[in-house]
Amino acid sequence: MRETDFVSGFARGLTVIEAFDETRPKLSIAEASKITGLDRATVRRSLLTLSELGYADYDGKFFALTPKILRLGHAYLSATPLPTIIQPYLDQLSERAGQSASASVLDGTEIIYIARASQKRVMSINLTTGSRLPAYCASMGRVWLAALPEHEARDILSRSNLKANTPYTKIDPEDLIAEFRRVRDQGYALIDQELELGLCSIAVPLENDRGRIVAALNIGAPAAHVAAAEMVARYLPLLKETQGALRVVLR
Amino acid sequence: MRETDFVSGFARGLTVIEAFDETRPKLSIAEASKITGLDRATVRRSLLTLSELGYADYDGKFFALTPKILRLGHAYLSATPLPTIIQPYLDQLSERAGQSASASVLDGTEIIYIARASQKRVMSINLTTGSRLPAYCASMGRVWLAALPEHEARDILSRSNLKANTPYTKIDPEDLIAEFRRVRDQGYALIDQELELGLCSIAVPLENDRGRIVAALNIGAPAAHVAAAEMVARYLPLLKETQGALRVVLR
DNA sequence: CCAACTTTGTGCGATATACGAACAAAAGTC
DNA sequence: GACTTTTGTTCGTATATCGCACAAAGTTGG
Repeated sequence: MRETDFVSGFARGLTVIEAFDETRPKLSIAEASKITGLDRATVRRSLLTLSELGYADYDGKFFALTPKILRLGHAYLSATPLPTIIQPYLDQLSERAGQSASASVLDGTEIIYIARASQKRVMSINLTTGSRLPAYCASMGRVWLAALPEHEARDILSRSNLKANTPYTKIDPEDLIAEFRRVRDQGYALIDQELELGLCSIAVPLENDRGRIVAALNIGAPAAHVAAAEMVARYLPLLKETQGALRVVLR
Repeated sequence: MRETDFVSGFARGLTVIEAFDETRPKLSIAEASKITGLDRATVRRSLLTLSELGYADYDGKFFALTPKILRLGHAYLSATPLPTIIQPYLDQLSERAGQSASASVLDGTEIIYIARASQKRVMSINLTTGSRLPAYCASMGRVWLAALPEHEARDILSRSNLKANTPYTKIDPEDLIAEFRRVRDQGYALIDQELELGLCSIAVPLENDRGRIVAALNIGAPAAHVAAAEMVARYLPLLKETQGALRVVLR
């Protein structure tokens, strides 16, 4: 790609949008400038542009994103057949298991939820479409990492912020690589309270007819209700069934 | 705002992202150019920029958005306390009612779902966070429009594509304005199969302590299960209770 | 209440970008 | 296969944007 085929003003603007997160719902110009590393004047122009277009509010001091910004992500969700195809299968899976079921794809070091069918809430984390979790300690993340060539998985681990969310969290890269191998061999990933205390989950890959992974599918259950050891016997057959049904549908 | 405080390259790029939708998941440069009304050269630069940043894929012919684009919308969801605050109340509401419960905000002529707790799926429409529905024929939309000064509601109606989704859909602006008045008086909106055959829903406004509407809350139920006339008796008390509980929490 | 500091707004020269036209390459059409 | 239409790409130039430097406004601390 040539130099002039890149619109840096656009790229800068997108960076500015991503500067907003849970810890910083409102940003002043100077704050946004610090976070993005962009010049204050540049950030100011981007924020005023967002505000002018209705993607952000400005009270003269702070900028905050408006729900209109959801249009951008929604363009993906509605434009991509995958979530739409998967959703009914997920609903059925969730109902039969009596637990929450989700589907996700990998983006960098994180998985992104692209569809979800939830039962009674059991987690402290509020998961919806678009939610992100670190791949290394989530069952669906393990499935994705296991599907990659080892050097790519290592690369992602090296860029991940490996931290122990609970006493059970595996954070040693070698342990994780060994775990990926196990996941690849057995065809599923089991997480026992590594992300959050009291939560177990089991995931399988969703492949298209050429054998390429296109998403991961999981079921989560409270550890108090279903011991980790039971997860496989209870839910793996259901997951496998859904996996098979979807394999036929995905091209 | 001065002319130079607007980054048109950024604005153009956002327009290009919004050009993707359910009917057009993949776009060629010329198609995107037609949809957005921008010059082909300009669209090409925007798309190549998106691709370079990983927000889009390019196979040499078509561009398609990648899940990374969800980061942009997620910035809003995680940065805005509202969905997070509402979600647990919604879960409880949904469970007690045994039906799906949702919350939404108004964006132009449409409502956007910012949180949702679903029970068994009853609708053909697949609703998740970020989904949009026309305001005029949705219960939450009616609540929002009823909360606006009449001239604003009329303005939104005039910009809406008023079409009869079902034989029951109200599409006459004067009927709708009268309906808004009724909604304002009774404090709730009831929709009987105006959006989709077989679906009833009831909504109430969610106000902060200064009496300003910040979201709408609803319960949807299959008409076969709950007749429209029963909706009020069954669900209004629950909605009111949730409304009251949230009023205290929202500042 | 003022001085020091931080943050925000603005003018300007240098640089990057958009536009429209022109051309090349495909893709239809007959 | 020749013709027409559509699409992608390149180029020169007019214009918009960037980042810097400075001014203005707002905060903080004594």
